[in-house]
Amino acid sequence: MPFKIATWNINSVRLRLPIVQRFLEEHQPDVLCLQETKCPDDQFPYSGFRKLGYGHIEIHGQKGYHGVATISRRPLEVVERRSFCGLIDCRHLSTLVDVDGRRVLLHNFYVPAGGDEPDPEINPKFRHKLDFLQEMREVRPAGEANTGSILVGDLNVAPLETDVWSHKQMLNVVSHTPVETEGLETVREGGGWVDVMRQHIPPEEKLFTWWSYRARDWVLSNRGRRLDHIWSSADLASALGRIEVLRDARGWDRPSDHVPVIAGFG
DNA sequence: ATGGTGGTCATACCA
Repeated sequence: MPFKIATWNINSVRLRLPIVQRFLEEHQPDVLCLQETKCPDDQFPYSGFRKLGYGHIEIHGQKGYHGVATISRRPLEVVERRSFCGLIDCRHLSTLVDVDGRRVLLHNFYVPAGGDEPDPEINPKFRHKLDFLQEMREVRPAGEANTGSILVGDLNVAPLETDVWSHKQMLNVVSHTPVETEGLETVREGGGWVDVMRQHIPPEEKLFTWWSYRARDWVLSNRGRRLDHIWSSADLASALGRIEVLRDARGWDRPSDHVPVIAGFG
């Protein structure tokens, strides 16, 4: 410690490489967890990260869809590339990083978006999302006393009323339906995970990490959602220094629809 | 109720 970790759904790592590099240069996290890399493993742009000092890169990617990557200045060890719901989708990667003698287990997640119709009976993508959240309950902080745990990623659920622009108007919209918000809270509470973004920023305050590409003017309408999350084990949560949601990145050149979230521990 | 934009990969599919 100190240890700085960031998470960002970048919606194509190859197309977005210039702004990811800009982010790394300006914010210098120890570890960056990416989601929606949309990149086969043999085409991952390793050198673009290595030349910035991020020489430790572990990936779990596939052609066209999904894909996660964990990019680090400190040595990393892969723990697991886990498949969920019996599918080959690349949506998870866990790694172990040594932070000045203390071990930190990092889970990098990309939870299914769930399609448009919030009814598992008629929408298989929503069924898949609910099943995925159910299976995620098995993911808990490491049991060892000398190992802290962090879970980050695009969880595609905005759990609190203030995590969406309008709770009332979003109640039947995928990402904020009760079955999803309760499902995600069960995962978090069951594991004893702490929502460190909300530990730092009071739940009364609106907080978004994603703004749709489809808005005419995302700043003016500000119809955002908090879909990206950083959770930690209780021991690490007590060492939380700061949280930053890099809203500015939504206005960068050829942006992702998600912005980076950074947590500093220790 | 509809379509709005942006990604992959070359056609629809996904977000």
